[in-house]
Amino acid sequence: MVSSTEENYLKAIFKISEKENAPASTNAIATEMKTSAASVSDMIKRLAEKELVSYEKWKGVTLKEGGKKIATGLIRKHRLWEVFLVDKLNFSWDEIHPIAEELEHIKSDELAMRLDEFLGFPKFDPHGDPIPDENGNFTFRKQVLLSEFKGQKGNIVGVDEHSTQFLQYLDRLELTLGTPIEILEKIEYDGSIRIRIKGRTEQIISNKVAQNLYIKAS
Amino acid sequence: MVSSTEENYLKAIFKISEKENAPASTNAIATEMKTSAASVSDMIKRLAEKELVSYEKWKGVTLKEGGKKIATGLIRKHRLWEVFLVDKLNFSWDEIHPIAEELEHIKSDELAMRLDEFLGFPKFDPHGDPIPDENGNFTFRKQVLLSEFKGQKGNIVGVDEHSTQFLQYLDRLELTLGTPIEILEKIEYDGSIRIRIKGRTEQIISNKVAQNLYIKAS
DNA sequence: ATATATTTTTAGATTAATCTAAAAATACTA
DNA sequence: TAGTATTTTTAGATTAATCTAAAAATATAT
Ligand SMILES: [Mn+2]
Ligand SMILES: [Mn+2]
Ligand SMILES: [Mn+2]
Ligand SMILES: [Mn+2]
Repeated sequence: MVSSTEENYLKAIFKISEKENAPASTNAIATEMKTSAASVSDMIKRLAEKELVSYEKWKGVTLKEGGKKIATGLIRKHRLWEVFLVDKLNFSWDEIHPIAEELEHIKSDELAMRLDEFLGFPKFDPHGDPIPDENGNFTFRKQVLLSEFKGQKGNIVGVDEHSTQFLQYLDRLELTLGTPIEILEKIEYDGSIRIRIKGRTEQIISNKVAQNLYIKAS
Repeated sequence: MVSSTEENYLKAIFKISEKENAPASTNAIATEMKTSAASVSDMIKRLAEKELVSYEKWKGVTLKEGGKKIATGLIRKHRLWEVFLVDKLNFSWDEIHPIAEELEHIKSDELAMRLDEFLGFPKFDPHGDPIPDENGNFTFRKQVLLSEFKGQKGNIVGVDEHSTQFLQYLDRLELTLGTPIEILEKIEYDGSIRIRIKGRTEQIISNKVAQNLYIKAS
């Protein structure tokens, strides 16, 4: 039996070691889980007992097969539920995360499968994040941050930050998923970028925004 | 903050005091929750502290306003999710209960509202149980157990037992919700009943089955 | 009404998950 | 390389939810 808390730790470890490409440190996990390093140390031991992670004192944590399965399963369910909330219940992309955070822990595998089918086997969630298949394999896509984009034209395909504030600001700028944009000018002074949105509106985008928007060349 | 465990106790208390039309006894709650009377005694005190129930030692428990709100909210969410699972994900009525048992604890009120709308504001769940509105009001319906039915013709509108075994047996007999039946003979010997199903098949139904099937005269 | 049975509560432990404070190990820096 | 800073672990407590065993209250039955 794996508790919801344990599941959340496994997901955090997955997220950190994907990003760092290295074992997850106690402190990184503590930050991600918004808890104390002491609690993390405790929990890691429990997960190691259950053979879900590899762990040597002072050397960080890596997911084992079983732990990875659980982590990617959670991500899969989280993202499928997010698609459900947006596509079927008309929630907006800035409201869904906390609800999906709860829904991802519903146990039934059958449920995930049928939900996937009901939604038409989506490959990406409402934030543009890939939805892993039942084996934990993610679809990759050629995408770069707007701040690093070298081309002329592209479409918004994802966001790197998921905060309500950021997503609502994007809504206001009409920079939602799929939106076609054209680079007009990269401003040296502060790294902001002048773009044309949907072939119409011209807009200056701050560097901070550009660093959180994924573009795919078109 | 009310935990899922506390929510389940409140639901159990609601169920028992509805059926008995009296305060719920410690033992009845323990049976319903599949736990010890000692644990129930503990929990009741905690719920009383939180003003969710009225409780005097040795005298049983009654829900207060707040506790009732939570209990009916849970029942509402449970039954809405059951409708979702059957109508949208094509689960059968004998598989959905344990999944709904988890889904009912997802917090968002907005979610329940939008789910209700998405499902077309259903008034009954896949077992024929009424779905309360946001204020906890149930729709009542003239229905009797088949074993007590005096009329000639009627339709199956609900079940009193929800076990997988019973529901699958009903599927086999084609006695699903909405099915029209006609009483042909009440057998004195063992209380079983000979009926015609959908104007076609003739079948003998045991007294035990008849005691768990709700009929509405047609 | 008194003895017996049943129900309910209390006492005392246990387990998961958390915390703060302090100790131990490792990393960084002059 | 020594000294300081940072990270990680351990120690010791706390809280929710559970358990078994035993005590206390209530109900039932002769
Ligand atoms: Mn999310
Ligand atoms: Mn997402
Ligand atoms: Mn149910
Ligand atoms: Mn039901």
